[in-house]
Amino acid sequence: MTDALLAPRKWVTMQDVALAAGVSTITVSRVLRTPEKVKVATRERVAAAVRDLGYVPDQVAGSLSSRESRLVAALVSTLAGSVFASTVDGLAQSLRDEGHQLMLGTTEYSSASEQALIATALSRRPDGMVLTSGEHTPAARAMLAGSGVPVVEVWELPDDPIDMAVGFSNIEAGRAITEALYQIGHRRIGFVGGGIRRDGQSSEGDRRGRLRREGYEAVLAAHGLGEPRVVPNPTDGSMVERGARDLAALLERWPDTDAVFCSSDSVALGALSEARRRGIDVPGTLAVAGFGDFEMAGESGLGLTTVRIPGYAIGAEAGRLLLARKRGEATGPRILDLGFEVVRRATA
Amino acid sequence: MTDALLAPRKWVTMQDVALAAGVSTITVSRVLRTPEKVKVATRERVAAAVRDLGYVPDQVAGSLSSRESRLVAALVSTLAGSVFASTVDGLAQSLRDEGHQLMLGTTEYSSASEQALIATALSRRPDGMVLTSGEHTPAARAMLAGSGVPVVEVWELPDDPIDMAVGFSNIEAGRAITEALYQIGHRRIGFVGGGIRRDGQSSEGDRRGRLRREGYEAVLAAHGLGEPRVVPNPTDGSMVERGARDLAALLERWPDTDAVFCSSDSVALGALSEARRRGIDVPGTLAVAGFGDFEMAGESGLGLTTVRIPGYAIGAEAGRLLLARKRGEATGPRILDLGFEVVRRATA
DNA sequence: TTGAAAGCGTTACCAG
DNA sequence: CTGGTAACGCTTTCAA
Repeated sequence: MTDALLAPRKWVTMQDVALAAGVSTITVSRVLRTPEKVKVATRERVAAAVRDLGYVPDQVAGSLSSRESRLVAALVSTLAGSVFASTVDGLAQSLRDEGHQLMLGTTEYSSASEQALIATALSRRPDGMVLTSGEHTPAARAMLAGSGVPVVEVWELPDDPIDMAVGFSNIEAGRAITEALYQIGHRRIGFVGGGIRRDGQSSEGDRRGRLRREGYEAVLAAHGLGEPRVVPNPTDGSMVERGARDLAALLERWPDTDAVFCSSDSVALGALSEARRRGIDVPGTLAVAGFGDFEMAGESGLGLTTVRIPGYAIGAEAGRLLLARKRGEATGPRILDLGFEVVRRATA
Repeated sequence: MTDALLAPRKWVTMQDVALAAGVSTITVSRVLRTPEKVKVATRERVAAAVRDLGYVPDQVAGSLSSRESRLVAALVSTLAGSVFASTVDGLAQSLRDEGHQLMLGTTEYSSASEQALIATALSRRPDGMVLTSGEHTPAARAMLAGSGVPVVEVWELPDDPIDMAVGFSNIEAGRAITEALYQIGHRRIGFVGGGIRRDGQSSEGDRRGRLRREGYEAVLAAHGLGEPRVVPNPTDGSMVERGARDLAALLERWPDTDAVFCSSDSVALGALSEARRRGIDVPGTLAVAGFGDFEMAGESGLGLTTVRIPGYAIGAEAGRLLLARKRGEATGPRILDLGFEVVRRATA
């Protein structure tokens, strides 16, 4: 076994199959791609040869020749503990259903590296591209536009989309959950998480958190609930740590706070834990709402009131849109708003 | 903009660049791949043309010609709420550092679809392949072996590895955490999660859970702690739900249980929540231990005693091994045990 | 229904 | 240091 692995076998080519089946290569190609165009007898002979030789088509050659790669590239910040994991799942699924594959790149939160990744992705001549970031360098936008590759931006509804977009309004979502807290009867509502990083950079996640915060502030203003209760947050550490630390700081400054909206469920877990440590009754004394409806938020877990985002559907729709465009189908809406849903549970 | 996107521009080719710079295509190629082999003046002229024309190399053609794809394929079950997310991050990172790209496929827990995905992955002629599943069909193993593509199996140390492996011993990990519970003084230790699905299929996650359970049972046997306290579990619902439901069932059958080892941190969250609902003091009356050290397990969150697995490192090392092999470097160990670490926190 | 020939855009190989 | 020519393995196009 060892030797076989160290000395890569030569791949079986279409030529080999053709020879074995006594036909030309193009016939083999047809059997594989459009079997109905080949006489049954021939088809079976070829199929047998394919099986016997263990032929695995070379998509690299195929792509070069046909000028379609059947590849879609997706760029995300990170996957670990990220809201994008389910979106990537959805995308992978919808692509697979149509015989396409997924190339994944991680930007690690830098839009400079996003630009570099876009370039390398384009070098594979992808049939489409999914971007989870909402901000792009001018150069990146130019490359994308110049390439003519269909692009879908997800998890946001940009004011100036590059091409297509699938997501929801972060501002509206922030507004909705804050309004829900208001309707329950809360009047001294704080906001935890989402802000500017200590290094001055604002990361993607933070940017969206900021949008949700705008929604939060809009509700406060609309109901005359006073100044926003938000602590400036150096955003190092995990989301959970930030939730715990920021809630502590917020309560120190505004001890009478009766509800907090956390920019993500992870942040909410930190806040919840901090409240428990302090012996604060939730939701009696302090209501806590999260964002994302992660697995841990459910009834059997945290029982967290939160906002559910259709992450999987966002990915699946992004894939569908891309492939529909490729097929040249009447392109539906370029901007698809999949909405969100406030989920009321025990913490608020 | 719309029109430009609907009518894809023709790509600038190396030929175009060559023409513009007054050289041959091969010289352009050299400027891009081995600049030191080209006279500075020429190099700069070419580089200028590349920039002016916005040339993006075609890796599809390059791969076909050079017979190396600079692509590594990874197959995972799912990403959402999965322990593999950080491993994929680590892999993507180490590949990117060496100019390679990642193709991702999701198997959705079926080894039949794993086989199909392996075939499509191989059709891209990847330079390497990462498998997170521990079980493969004979056909899959044959394809892999026949292709000569380097393979790394991760998150496990298979008895009969296909090629290379990076991971840790699930049995030893289960043994270690159970032993820790024993050392703390617990004698009536239960196990929650990990088993056989209702549909009779055993999924990947379940298989590894079963290995951890073997470790758990070994400790019970070694110390004469009586029969294993495990409830047969129909494994539908989320991990959190299973944790809650199975803990309830376990306590019904063995009310005097004083500690439980949960097969993952998500399961542990469910168990923790169920204990809280029942007013059971943790860890006083019942100690709870998890597995994985997810973000939520930390001090600021659940404060969960658990087992930390180096998921990111597993991915990063897998990438490194693959690329080292490709370079033909003296292949180090084919099996890399990255170990694990018991993390003691508040719940046990 | 099948095939021959001509690419697809690059890189390997060998010359100069 | 630079270039010509021939692959790479497939699909397109045009004929038969």
